[in-house]
Amino acid sequence: MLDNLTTHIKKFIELHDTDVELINSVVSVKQVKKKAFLLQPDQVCRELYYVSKGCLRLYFINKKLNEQITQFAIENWWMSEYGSLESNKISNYYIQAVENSEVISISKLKLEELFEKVPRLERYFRIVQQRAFTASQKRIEYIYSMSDEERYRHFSSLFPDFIQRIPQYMLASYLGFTPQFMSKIRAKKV
Amino acid sequence: MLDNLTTHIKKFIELHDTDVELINSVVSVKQVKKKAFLLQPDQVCRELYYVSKGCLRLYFINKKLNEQITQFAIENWWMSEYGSLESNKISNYYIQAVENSEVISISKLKLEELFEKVPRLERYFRIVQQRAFTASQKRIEYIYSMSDEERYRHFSSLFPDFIQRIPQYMLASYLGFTPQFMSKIRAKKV
DNA sequence: TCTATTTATTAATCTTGATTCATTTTTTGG
DNA sequence: CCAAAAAATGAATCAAGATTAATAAATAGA
Repeated sequence: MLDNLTTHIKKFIELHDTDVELINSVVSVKQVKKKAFLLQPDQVCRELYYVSKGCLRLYFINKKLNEQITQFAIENWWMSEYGSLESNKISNYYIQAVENSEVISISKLKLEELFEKVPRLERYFRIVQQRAFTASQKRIEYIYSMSDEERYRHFSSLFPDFIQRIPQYMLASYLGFTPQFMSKIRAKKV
Repeated sequence: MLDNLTTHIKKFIELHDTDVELINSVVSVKQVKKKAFLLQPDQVCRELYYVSKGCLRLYFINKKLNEQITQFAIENWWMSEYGSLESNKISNYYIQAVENSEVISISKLKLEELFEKVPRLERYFRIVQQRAFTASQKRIEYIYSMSDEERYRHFSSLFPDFIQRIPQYMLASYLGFTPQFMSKIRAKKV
């Protein structure tokens, strides 16, 4: 649903009907099946994705050949691999649907054109980027101030609903430890 | 020097002389002595800081009563404690000068007013925020894909000049390990 | 220039969470 | 509804980096 995006934008800036039309004319809606990929290694990331329904994950394969998840995106969050998007260099990340999802995508190029036509959108994305940065910094704070076990309990208490939506091993990966260690702390809790 | 800031902004967007004057009328230049604070716990962070000369650090005191540095800012970087800035809640961070520094500061409120008068600035800050987010994500990638020792060697090879500017124990803190461990790996290298 | 304070080093011991490998439980697709 | 795959658990051993404590070196300020 295209509405989801413009409704979200309207929480931050005013949009005229003509703006809404302009936006809707350059984005596209994708139904993404669980486990389907929006980005794979050796591709250049050229799009940004807004999740209108479902859940995406961003991950890469580390030296030990394990998946390392660096981000999730659920409803009303943007996801992209900015390292590649900004540099036009090949990415070593995957973007994959964790659930059957509905995603609104826009190419970097179209977005640049859109900024020319609807300059107020710069403001929306400034705010979105600032929030993303703040969240990312908060995450670094947690990494450096809590043990893995504390971080697991903290995350669980902050997002009890979210942890029901994803397999445990994905949460373990996101939090930076092994599924075995996760089982150990969960067993302790009882 | 006010010039440093507007010169930097002009790398991303066009500024008319009137824009430059408007900007310069709402920012202020501060000479900050080494070890002086721009923010301390129990204050609300209400300003953003652009480093025109010198170096700032952002840190908090963790549960073990050690300083945990989460960011440095050198020439041409912005620093603020966005968690507090966005929410107007009390911060538990310090922003402190690591060297005698020159900082251009602008209050959040003045910046909001400035956005009304010079809307193209939204674009500048959107780009700055996006880069900051990208760097922050890259850092999370490194945290989760390298050992502490690897991260130290990687950081040293990327920023050989920077590590000369700061005490070792600050780099150890930023990288998330103890000064003792740092000494150990440095001793190994010989 | 001397003394304080700050910063860096070394070594022994300890802890958290990784690794390995086997087993069990749950989920999925045909 | 069943087989195969995916996900979760459990236990034994191991390793990276923390902790503690003492000392040494470098820096700054008076």
